[in-house]
Amino acid sequence: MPAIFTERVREIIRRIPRGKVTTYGMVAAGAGNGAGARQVARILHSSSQAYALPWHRVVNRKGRISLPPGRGYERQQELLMREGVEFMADGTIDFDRFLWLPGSGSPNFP
DNA sequence: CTCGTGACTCCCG
DNA sequence: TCGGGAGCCACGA
Repeated sequence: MPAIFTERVREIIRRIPRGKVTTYGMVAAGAGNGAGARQVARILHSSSQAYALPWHRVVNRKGRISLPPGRGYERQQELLMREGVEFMADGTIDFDRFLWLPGSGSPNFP
């Protein structure tokens, strides 16, 4: 049995709509720990497989993929692009269009 | 109980 | 823009 924080994190990750992304910090804040961004990352790579979480919809606060090339970066980018997320030339995601905040049941779309 | 580990974030310089 | 340093905290051994 995981802790409450872990379950909250999983719950939030599961709520991320298709074609949207959020940040580790936002997930952590939504789970009750504004400073628990690192735990989110840990929980993710620790139980994304077991719980089939959309881990690829979580990026760092700059809108960039944190995974280093060859360690999942390309796989995550592929999955996101497949959902319609657009990357800019430098590999960042436009938060004005693709950021989703935990708690907002309806994502705002153009 | 302590310790090591992170797919992070903030603060300078 | 980029990098180093410090802070952060859940979880497993």
